[in-house]
Amino acid sequence: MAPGLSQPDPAEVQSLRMNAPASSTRTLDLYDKLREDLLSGRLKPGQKLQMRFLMEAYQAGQTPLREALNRLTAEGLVEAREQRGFLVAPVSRSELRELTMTRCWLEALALRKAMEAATPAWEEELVVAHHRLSRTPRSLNPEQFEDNPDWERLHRIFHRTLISQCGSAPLIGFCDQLADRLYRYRRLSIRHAFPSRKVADEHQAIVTAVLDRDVERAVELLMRHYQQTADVILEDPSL
Amino acid sequence: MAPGLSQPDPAEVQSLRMNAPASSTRTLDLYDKLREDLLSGRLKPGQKLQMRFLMEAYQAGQTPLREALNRLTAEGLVEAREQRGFLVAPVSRSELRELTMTRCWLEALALRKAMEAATPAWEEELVVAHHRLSRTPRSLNPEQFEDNPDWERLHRIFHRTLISQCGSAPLIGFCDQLADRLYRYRRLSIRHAFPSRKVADEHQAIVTAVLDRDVERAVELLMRHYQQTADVILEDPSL
DNA sequence: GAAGCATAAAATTTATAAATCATTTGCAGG
DNA sequence: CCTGCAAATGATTTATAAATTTTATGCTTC
Repeated sequence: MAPGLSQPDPAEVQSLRMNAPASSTRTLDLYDKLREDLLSGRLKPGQKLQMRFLMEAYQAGQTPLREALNRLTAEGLVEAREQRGFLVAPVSRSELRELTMTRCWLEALALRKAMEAATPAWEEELVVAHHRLSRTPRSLNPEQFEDNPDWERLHRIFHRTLISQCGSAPLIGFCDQLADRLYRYRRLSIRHAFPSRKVADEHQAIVTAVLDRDVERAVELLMRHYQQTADVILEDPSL
Repeated sequence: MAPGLSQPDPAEVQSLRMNAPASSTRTLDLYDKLREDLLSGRLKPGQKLQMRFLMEAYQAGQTPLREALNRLTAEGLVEAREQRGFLVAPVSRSELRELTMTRCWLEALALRKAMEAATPAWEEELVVAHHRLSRTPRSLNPEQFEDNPDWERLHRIFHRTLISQCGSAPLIGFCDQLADRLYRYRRLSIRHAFPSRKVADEHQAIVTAVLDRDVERAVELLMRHYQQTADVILEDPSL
């Protein structure tokens, strides 16, 4: 048995997915499952991903597995070493800093472009996205943190809506990728990071700045939002 | 035999690679070959990539082929349709515009950051990269255009060096990806685009601006460089 | 007789399994 | 500490099976 991870029982792995996959291909199904386990930290950074183990754990052949792993490699969640198989992409403080910095740069750029191209329809979309997010609890349990998948989904949609008006699909894709990789860091130190601040207020302030057409303030708030998230995680001694 | 593409002879495909592959894995070798054929336009935009045909043409099994195709899909050179296989990513004027715009944004950003973090070592690296590029002919044949792989390689290195000092590996990676996708457009209309202008002078002007620490001018020149390249291609009626 | 639709047949992609080849890794012996 | 062997693991091929899309066919209806 692989050290550092108790062999996931197929049924248990299945239970991670909130909704039935119902994806037409095995690869996509596997991709979703692996991605979820990667982001949640169930598959630990640096852990070796042996084909034999994966085939057993996820009950799949190697063709769809390799396919899914390759896609995840392109996203930076998995690392492929020549002739030495795959491993879960390791994490480091320096990478966290670099990803955060890059995300700040790109999202600042994207938000500027979006606000230059602002339309009533986009503003309404943003208001709706924020409204939904604000009405969803961050944690399923008020006492102790318990990840709320709905909140995570709405949070992601909110930030994507913010830059969706920038006019560049590639840029949005790059931002998404950075968001994914940073999401893993959030999850890894979630216990430490919660509930350290009022993210809801920060979101509200950003929306207000956008609606006020105050580009500099909106950009400043958004960057501080990401920077603070990173700072909290960087404080975590377990990283 | 598949219509629209003469069966690439293995030896001929091999000849496309400037250096012997010598890659340890079949996948990487295939990846390089496919990439070269994709960028060169030998594999035509929109063309279907049937496994049977590819296995025959590249003399490989489906495992490494699927692996290579998946990586290329992540880079936007190949498109994967659920249950309908792969096809060469189609091209369009609108995508060309979008890629160019995004590249201008990201490289402008990266160049600013690089110049903020300028060091003598970086400036020297840039001078060397430019020197090498300037001493290499654009075309192997002065009469009629004949692609010079050395020039292409050095050109790529020059532009990468320009932003290499930006401090963000992810950002450099994004720029690389955009460069690849745009390179394909250049190749597709190379006959039309050559020799429409003095790119060497443009490179020289950029280097001068960088060494003068004139950020605004350097960024302006670089963006115009990319925009003009796109404009020339957009004039091509064959696109 | 032509258009539309359901069904059947063919082609293709996707997935599994088994076997082979190549490389890395751990370990023993020098 | 280095060398070389052996076992483990990854990479690749081949063959085959299952699932899905595409194409062809024939029937009904207007």
